[in-house]
Amino acid sequence: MAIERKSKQRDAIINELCSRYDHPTAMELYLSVRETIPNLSLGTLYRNLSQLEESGMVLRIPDGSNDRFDGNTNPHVHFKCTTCGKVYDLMSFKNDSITFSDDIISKVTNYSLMAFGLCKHCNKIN
Amino acid sequence: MAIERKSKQRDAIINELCSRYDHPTAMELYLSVRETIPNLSLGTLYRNLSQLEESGMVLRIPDGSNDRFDGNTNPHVHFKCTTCGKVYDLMSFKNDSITFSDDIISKVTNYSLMAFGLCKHCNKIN
DNA sequence: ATAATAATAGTAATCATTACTATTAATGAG
DNA sequence: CTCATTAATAGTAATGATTACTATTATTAT
Repeated sequence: MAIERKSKQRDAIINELCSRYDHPTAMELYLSVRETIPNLSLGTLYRNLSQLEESGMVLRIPDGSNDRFDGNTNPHVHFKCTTCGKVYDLMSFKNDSITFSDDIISKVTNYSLMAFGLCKHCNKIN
Repeated sequence: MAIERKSKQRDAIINELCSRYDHPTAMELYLSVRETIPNLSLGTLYRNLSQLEESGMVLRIPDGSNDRFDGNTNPHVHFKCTTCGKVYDLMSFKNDSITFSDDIISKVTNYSLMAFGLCKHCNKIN
């Protein structure tokens, strides 16, 4: 169902998500928002994340069965360190405009580009 | 653990995966391979898929909690129709060489580029 | 105010994936 | 060719993220 009424729970969720840049998982976000709304329900969080994604206010970053969420909906690229698991924004990605063309495509609404590898921090450790 | 011995189960899995181009999920692959090895265990399938991915013989296509697998390990791009759920290969993607550069990156080992939208088949239906 | 119903909290159910364990089978040494 | 070692498997149980369900609460239009 689409968003029809406002709620303080949703406000707190979008607020928290837009004030951080670490692409939290649903559970990480849940624990944060619980600090302002202690009895926030996990179901409420998931429902709102899906609705916010559908209405284009939030970006879902596919990540196995542990999707991450991003309040920055401008198209940008992510980099995941396969050692520490952190997901970074790639601001300096070279191909700014990605265009798709294929016989099978009728319309492209979105895309997800994720690079995998080793971050400099983990490289120093190992 | 890395692959050390051969097994007919693994042979059947890689064989089936390389002979089809529809990016099956683990369950779809399981049902297919069961036709040749009726008592194949689901755990065996998952373990082998992970090992084959690790050794670079199989590509994992992130797709929520329902990852898909691809026997074609050449870097290529996927298109998922959000209506029917099918995942297609995009052979005619324009940016053949994607390069990443960022201060945080030590090494990029792989990337996943998935476009989302509506396929022509679903466009005709709706 | 109040009626309608969207949104929520709390809990139960679902489902893909992983963990565990006894058994089987691949491989190398004698 | 035996046999010892142990990787790999089958079958089952456990895990963990997500979704479904239901009674209650709260938003919004009249």
